[in-house]
Amino acid sequence: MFGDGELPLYEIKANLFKGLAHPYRIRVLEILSAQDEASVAQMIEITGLEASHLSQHLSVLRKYGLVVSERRASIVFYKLAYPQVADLLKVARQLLAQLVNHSSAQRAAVGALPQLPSQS
Amino acid sequence: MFGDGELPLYEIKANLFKGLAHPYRIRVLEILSAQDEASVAQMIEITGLEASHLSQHLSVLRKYGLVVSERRASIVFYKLAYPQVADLLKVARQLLAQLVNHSSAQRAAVGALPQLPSQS
DNA sequence: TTGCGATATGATGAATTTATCAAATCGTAA
DNA sequence: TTACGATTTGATAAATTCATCATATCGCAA
Repeated sequence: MFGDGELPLYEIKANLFKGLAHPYRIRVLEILSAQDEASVAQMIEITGLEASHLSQHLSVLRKYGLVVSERRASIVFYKLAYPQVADLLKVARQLLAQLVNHSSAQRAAVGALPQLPSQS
Repeated sequence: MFGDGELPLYEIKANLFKGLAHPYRIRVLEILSAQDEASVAQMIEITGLEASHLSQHLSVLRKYGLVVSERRASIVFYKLAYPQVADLLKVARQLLAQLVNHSSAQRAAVGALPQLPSQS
């Protein structure tokens, strides 16, 4: 999948995360986590992306080994290449919850601070 | 942490993965997963990076909320911002194992194919 | 073969990231 | 205050990614 397989493991791992480092690609992977497979048309409808835009993102996901595709007649179906991709998304959700929670707590704390004197 | 908190959640999630999308940054986070905290000097020694190079990467990790830093005198210590970061790395390792395993199996299968006639 | 729906690929400019070096800043001892 | 070790920040060029549009390709029915 990466030609002669000479790519360092850290590079391959970084590539996995690169695949995940775009909002639409996360959405695609989440759709594929929620159902066994999805056609490109389905994903276009769900994400609202234009066909060629989605296809470019799907190409990245294929390139980094996160999804696999299968053409049946004129319809192409995608699925997660490994179930661990869904696990990754799951943990990311938990991390995001922590982060957003913490961020909200920080903003509340700032809001409770005394007002600074104006500079004008 | 993201100013007025107006960034869409998918953007924030993508940012998390962006933080992870570089080999040296993965290494740093793995070091911080393996021990409670590490000083910059320690990480310089382990990674072999130059100080300013490492600092730029640490800045990205801080920016995306993956690590927190604390200065004690002239030494700065870093730790994971949340334990879920370590979980993420753990699942990524499992995914990588699958991927590498599959990749090896694919290469073995190709190796077993009959040799194509030469084109010269 | 032609035409068409579905999808992928190519191309390109803008935006962002990466790599690297120079300079600034921080904390502290003298 | 000066000097120094430790670390961060600024700057910049090269590389890569992102966004978008045009074009090509695939599979199949007629």
